[in-house]
Amino acid sequence: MTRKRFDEMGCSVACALNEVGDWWSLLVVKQAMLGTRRFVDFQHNLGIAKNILCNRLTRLVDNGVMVRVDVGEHGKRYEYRLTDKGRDLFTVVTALRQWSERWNGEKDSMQLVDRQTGEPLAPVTVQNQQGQTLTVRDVRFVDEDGKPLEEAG
Amino acid sequence: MTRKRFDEMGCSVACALNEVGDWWSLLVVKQAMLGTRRFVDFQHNLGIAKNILCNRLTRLVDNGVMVRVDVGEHGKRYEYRLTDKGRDLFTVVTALRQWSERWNGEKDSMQLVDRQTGEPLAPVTVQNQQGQTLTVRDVRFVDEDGKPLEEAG
DNA sequence: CCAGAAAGGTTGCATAACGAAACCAAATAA
DNA sequence: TTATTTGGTTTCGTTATGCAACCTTTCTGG
Repeated sequence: MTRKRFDEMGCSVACALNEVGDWWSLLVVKQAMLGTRRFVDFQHNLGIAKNILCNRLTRLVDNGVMVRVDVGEHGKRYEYRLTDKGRDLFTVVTALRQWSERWNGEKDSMQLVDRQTGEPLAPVTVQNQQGQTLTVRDVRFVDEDGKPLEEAG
Repeated sequence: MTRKRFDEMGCSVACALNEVGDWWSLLVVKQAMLGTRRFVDFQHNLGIAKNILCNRLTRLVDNGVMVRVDVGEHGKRYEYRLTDKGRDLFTVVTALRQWSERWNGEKDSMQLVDRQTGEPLAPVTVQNQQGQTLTVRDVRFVDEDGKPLEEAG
């Protein structure tokens, strides 16, 4: 009767959520993107309990999203850093942030800007090969043979 | 000692996760994007317990992500459909799906294609105003006055 | 070098969330 | 009319989360 995990559902989204869909996980990743690396800093910046933070960091490390780097002179001082896989979640986190801002208004005093130009980012969108923006209604779900997937039944 | 929610953290990402970050929530949204509308269909397609599904649907409706539409002749037959706000999560779900496929391989027999051309979608990316792709290292986090945010301390 | 603080946990306990199955009323199908 | 489907709610056992206390190793100040 353990909580059902999403790894054996044959679905990429489920698989992703299995790795970063726990309560707090994506916030830890977001915080790491802001530059936080130390255990105590995550703790204070997020207001998360130590045991939960410990669990989430371990889990993220196990899933290859972060790495624990030994920075103490004689060990026992660590930094948690994003891996390439973890940094690649930037799209997801940014999409979530923008979605929230669009529908719930600015909840964040912080803004994201292009380091080069200082301009705000463009909205993250789903696009086709030609760069045209697509909504969920502009796509089809097909199986491996290209046959349309009829669902909902 | 109730579970800490993310609505009062002054962070857009946290606010978003507060609405769709519960276990199962985003999978329900994804399933809705595949065309599922009925309670029983969500239940069977996802393999979720009825009480949890009930809770998540209610929560999604409360948060304006879905609506419950009465489709029975005399009431008591419902459909759950995505609102505009819900459909706007397409970017998030697609980014998650692609992230999983990039780092964990194809876990999905299903593919997403442009309805017009039949071609697979382009990778979702964060871009600046000029359409150039940005990584997390190409952005800066600034406060309302444009001053850089020094974090992690 | 020594005392004390800080980092990075672990443990125990109370409460909330989750999962499975049973149960139930209204609406529909046979 | 009876059976079945839909869309739940209830109950109960297990797991997850939150908080505080504690613990060991490493740094810091003197």
